[in-house]
Amino acid sequence: MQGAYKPAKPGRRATATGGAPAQGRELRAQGKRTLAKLLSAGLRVFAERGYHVARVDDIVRAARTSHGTFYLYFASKEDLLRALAIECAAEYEALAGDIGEIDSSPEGAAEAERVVSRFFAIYRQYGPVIRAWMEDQVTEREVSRLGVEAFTHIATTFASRLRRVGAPHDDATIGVLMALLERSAYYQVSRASNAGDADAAVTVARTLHRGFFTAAA
Amino acid sequence: MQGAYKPAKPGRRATATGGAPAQGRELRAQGKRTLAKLLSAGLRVFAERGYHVARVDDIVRAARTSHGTFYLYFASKEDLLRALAIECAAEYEALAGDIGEIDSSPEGAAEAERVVSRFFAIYRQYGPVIRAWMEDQVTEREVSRLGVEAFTHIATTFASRLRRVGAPHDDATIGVLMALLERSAYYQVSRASNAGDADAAVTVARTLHRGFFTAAA
Amino acid sequence: MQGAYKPAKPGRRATATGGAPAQGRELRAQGKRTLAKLLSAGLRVFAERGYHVARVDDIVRAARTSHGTFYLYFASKEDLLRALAIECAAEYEALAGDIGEIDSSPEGAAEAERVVSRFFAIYRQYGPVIRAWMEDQVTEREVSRLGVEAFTHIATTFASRLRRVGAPHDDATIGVLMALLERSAYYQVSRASNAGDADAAVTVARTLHRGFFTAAA
Amino acid sequence: MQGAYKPAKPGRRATATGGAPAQGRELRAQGKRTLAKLLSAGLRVFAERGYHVARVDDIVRAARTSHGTFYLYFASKEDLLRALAIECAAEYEALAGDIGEIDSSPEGAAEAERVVSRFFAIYRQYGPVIRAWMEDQVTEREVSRLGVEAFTHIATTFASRLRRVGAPHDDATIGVLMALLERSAYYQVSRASNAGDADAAVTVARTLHRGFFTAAA
DNA sequence: TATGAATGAGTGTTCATTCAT
DNA sequence: TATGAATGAACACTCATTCAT
Repeated sequence: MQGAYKPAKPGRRATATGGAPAQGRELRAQGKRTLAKLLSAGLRVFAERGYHVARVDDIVRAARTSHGTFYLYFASKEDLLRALAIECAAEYEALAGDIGEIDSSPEGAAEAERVVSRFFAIYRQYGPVIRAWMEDQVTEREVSRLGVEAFTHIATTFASRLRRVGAPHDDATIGVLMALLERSAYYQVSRASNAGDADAAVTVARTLHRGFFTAAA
Repeated sequence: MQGAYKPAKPGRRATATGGAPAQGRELRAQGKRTLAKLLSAGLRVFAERGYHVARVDDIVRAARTSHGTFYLYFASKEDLLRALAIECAAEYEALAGDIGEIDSSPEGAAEAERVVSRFFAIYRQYGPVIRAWMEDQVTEREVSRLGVEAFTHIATTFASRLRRVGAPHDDATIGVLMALLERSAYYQVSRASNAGDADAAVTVARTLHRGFFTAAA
Repeated sequence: MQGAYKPAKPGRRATATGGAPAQGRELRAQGKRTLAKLLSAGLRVFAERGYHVARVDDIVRAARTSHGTFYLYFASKEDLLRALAIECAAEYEALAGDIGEIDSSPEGAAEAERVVSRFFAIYRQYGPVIRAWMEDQVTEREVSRLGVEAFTHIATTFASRLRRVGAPHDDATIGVLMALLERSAYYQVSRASNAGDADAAVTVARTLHRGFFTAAA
Repeated sequence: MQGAYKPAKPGRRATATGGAPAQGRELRAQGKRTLAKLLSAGLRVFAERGYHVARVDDIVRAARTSHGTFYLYFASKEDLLRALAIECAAEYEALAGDIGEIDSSPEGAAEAERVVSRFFAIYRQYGPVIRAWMEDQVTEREVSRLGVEAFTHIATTFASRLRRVGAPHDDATIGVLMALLERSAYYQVSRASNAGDADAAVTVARTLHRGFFTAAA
């Protein structure tokens, strides 16, 4: 049954009879290790092949475990995507909560670079997850909302920084800023090699800092 | 734009043995009609479900024809995507070639709005095709290059318009402009209803015009 | 997704995306042949191995066709069971409608024998289907009701024949008569070889005729 | 009756390498408790879902124990069925050995009711086990013979009671009697709610008593 | 004696593609 | 040129059983 499968609501069993994803239960040390292995393998494989093309088989092979084990921890392939989406949203929330002061000074530029750089790093890790949730492949509405919220949080934080500096911070401006951030990350991740990440971050950060934080000067 | 579609090169067939797309042959009236039906059905179905989730069965049903017929016109599902990607690139090329003068005057603003609006319209039609080629799902390198070229063409045209106005038009600036355009289109298509297209275009066009073409003033 | 699969309502698609059991469509000659092959293969395989143990693979092998073809005609294994259950109910309905006069005469005995014999023959063919529907493996309530109705029809017909003869025909009596019929059929089918069918029918028919139709004399 | 269960013969293990049912060993108090829990859980789960559909996981959950523990006591799922089949056969043997005098008097009727009632109760408990062994799902021939023997014992006991009363007791008559008993039990168990057990037993007992034990009068 | 974790062969189902008419 | 039918490799998912602690 392949396509016929529907995602489990978290905390409930996948089907009437079988499948008990381990995210509800208490996990012992070994269980936690396996869960982590699967999550990171999933991330890697989704990144390499894309969510749709990725096979559960690829994932378990990458995690050096078995099909059976996979379904001990996740109710379905989509359930793994869900778990990763939650992780990703958490990362972006953390970033949002951690954006320092950004003013027109060199220190402000440095902070901007740090933020952009971290934004890119997360995007590089979770790119396919983000794309999947953007394309409504995450059936669970609540999960895709997490992503939107995290991005919104980042956007409002930037707005507050712009306000302090006295720079324009209306919705349209913020929209452009976020578009710049996202698209740059996207291009960086999808086109270039890992190597250029730092450089690209520097360039984008400079553009962002000059264009939005010092333009008023 | 449909006439822009050229047959796949022999040897690019999906399998060694099968598939005899009718696009090499001269098509009679009926054949042309069927081809058109399939292309438009493909566009519709890809838009509704996404490329991966779309089934050939969905497409032939939407086109009110049969599986057998599909493979008379396309060598594979991907071949249809290819054909649509070429159509889409052609549309954007046409748009690029058709961008009038944009200065800081109201006429410039009007032209900007026209361009953004058309950009959105094309994006709405071909969104999934664009996303598919961006995500390297189009195996044929050459095709995905067409997309990049078309976008580049638009970008350089904007650069030339900015130059004439005396506004900044370095690569970073153009990158931001294109990011704005693309992301806005993406959000508009994926989030909102068809209804808001016009409004959104107006807003984005205004932002773009003010931010890039009149900033220097 | 295997166990997760739920039966298609007749006339509707099995899942959102796939599976179009051919019982709704018009079938051409070839299609009808294939459908018949699958039905009879299903009957055979269910009889040999039992519904649960039978594999779709066994069925398609017996029908000399492919998995894909199976799902062209049935939405699932259970859907095939459903189809056979309907067939079976129809056979019993036909039998019920075809029970002639049964009195205490030799002609009555002959008719009883004919009925019992046909009852057995149907039971031999459809035994596993009957057992499956009795054990609530047919999810669709409506289908399992068909079976109950068919048996009830036979029961009431017997009751009317008993009444004409002046023999007792209260519910308890009819219950015993039907129990006799069913259990004998069951034993005959599950224990003995095909060979003894005729003999067994004669014996049971005699018991039934003497015990119920001539007892009053 | 649980004590009646004897360990599987060595060599009847499910696989060549695995499974070490603890039934060969002497069991301490705790072990006996666990064994009992598993047997009763098995009975419950088989009754609720049917043997085939029941999962080992369901059973261990119902018994509040673990998979590992299950295989400490049983070599396989079928081994549990075997154990239950032996229990069930023992129950019916006990019933057979405990059928008192049944004559045409009210006392006879009372005894008939007692017997039918107990027959039903056992059937209610062990129904799925009985059905499984009837349908040859118990691989071990010897076990399914136990069931046949127990039923035969009941049948011959009834025959002897009928003889004493001077009522017909030929094979055909006994066959009908047993068919009545079994089918009634089956219907009672599979169709009705637990509540009606007593009533149903009374009705069937009355039919049986009147029809077979007082008919001659 | 008990258990949570792991396993992987096996199963139902899908769907792009090909064939026969 | 069109089509209904057929195909079978591929895939997600299950579950009886075994293992390590």
